[in-house]
Amino acid sequence: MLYSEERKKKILSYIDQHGRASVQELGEAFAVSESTIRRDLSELENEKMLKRTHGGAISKQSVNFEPSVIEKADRLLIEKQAIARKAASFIQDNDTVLIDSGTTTLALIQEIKLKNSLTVVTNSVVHAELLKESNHIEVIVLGGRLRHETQALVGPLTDQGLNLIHVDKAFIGTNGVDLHDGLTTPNLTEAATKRKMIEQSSEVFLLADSSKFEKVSFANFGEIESLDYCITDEQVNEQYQIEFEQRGVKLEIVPLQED
Amino acid sequence: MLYSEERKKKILSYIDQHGRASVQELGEAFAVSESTIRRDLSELENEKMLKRTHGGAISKQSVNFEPSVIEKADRLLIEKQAIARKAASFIQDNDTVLIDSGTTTLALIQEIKLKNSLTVVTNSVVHAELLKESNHIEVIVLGGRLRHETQALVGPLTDQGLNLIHVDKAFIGTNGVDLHDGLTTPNLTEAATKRKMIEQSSEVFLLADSSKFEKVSFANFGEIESLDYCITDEQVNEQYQIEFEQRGVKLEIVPLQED
DNA sequence: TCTATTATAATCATAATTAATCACATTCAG
DNA sequence: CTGAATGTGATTAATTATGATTATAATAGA
Repeated sequence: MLYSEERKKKILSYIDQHGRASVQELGEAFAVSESTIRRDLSELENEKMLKRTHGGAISKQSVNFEPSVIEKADRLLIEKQAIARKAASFIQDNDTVLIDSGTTTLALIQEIKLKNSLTVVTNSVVHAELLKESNHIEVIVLGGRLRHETQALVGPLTDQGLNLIHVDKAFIGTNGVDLHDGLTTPNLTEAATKRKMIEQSSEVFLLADSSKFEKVSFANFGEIESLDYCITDEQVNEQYQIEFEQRGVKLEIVPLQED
Repeated sequence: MLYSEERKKKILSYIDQHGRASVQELGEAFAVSESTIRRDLSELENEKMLKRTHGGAISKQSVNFEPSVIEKADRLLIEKQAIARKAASFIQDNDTVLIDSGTTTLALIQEIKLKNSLTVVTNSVVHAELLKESNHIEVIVLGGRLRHETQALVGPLTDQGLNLIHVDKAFIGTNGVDLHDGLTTPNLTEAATKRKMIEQSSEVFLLADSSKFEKVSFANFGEIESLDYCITDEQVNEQYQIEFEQRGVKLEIVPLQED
């Protein structure tokens, strides 16, 4: 006798394999009543694992296929995509770009997939995972210790990897941007990695939505002046706009997403 | 008489091995009341080690609705899990282990999640991704170029990362094992990485189901003698069993999974 | 279109399983 | 030694999974 979870799993794989199945057919196959099968199917439909039809169900294969990593990311993308798209517009064919870990830069990864030939260096396993099927993109993962909190790779191994490379453009995320305290993030080791990233790039782009401004976190990883570009949204304080230009940082402002 | 923690571990391995178990069955097996088993199971479920059902529990591996990475892996796990479980039994608390990329070693990752404190070094973003929520495990990702075909990290950056470390145990996968041609894999760069891994470990374990035997692939990454252990299934040729022992390699044979 | 057929959701009954509770035994710290 | 904390088993009320039933809804064929 199967537990309901086991049965549901088997129903799902049956439907994925055959493309479809009828309630009757499933009831016989698993020796349970049609009521039970109907309940199973509606639960599986709620979990978005298949599509219910009259008399049975069909596989969702064609729609369903992306991993949940991407799904989770997608929600954030809605907010951060405008900034990411702007950032992507600076990337040219055959560029070598360094992409920091974090949710804002994750949005950038989605944009980057659309590019042609490109070398992408990253210290995030999530970012790398998302690029794994983009055969036209050369992906270099910096080694390091996996920080479970942020899923970033950090530490001496990362820094040592960075020593070996130099990129055209680095896209860095941050927790705080402040005129006096510069660029800050909560973790000291991660800060050291970001600092090193800035060193190893010809041009440095900071991706920071307006909520990050006038925030100061624990560990500093650079001054405003170390940036070449800062990409943010239109709610950024006007004072920052003036000050950034004075300090030689190009401030790129994107309109907010309505949605 | 078992301590509850011991019992919980045994319940877990029983369920992982059989795929499922009923409360009654477990109560009888461990000579405790069903109440106790229910408490154990709900604790294990809280720790996300298994999935509770009415009447019992089922292994997470057979139920996992996680990202498609894992789903794809799961099908292979059924075949390779026995080998992986055997391999995992060699790992002790506080060991530093190196885990190669590949599907056989991916099965090992699932087993490793059950361990307590451990440092895991890997050159696979998929492996790292699967461990990202295991806070009790220190995960070190070797850097390198992402090979889209195998999702392994390879190349000079990987080798250089390996130079910095030395581990207690390395678990290596392979495409071919042959008495004359040694250990082989289709890609030259990946072979170089495997070779380096073998160098940097005190003990080397090869994970290879019997289908890999008497196969020769393109690039050699070591001789039989460079191994300490080879873990395989019972269909392995008897000649190999004799020869391996003569060459100082301990051959560990696990029974084939039924089902 | 209309009707006959089939599938469904909603409801109920029931049997099994469970969570919640209490009582008892053991362990551990003070 | 005492008392608190923990682990366990027994008891019982609540919950869950299931199948059966039936009124309603959807589909297919004329």
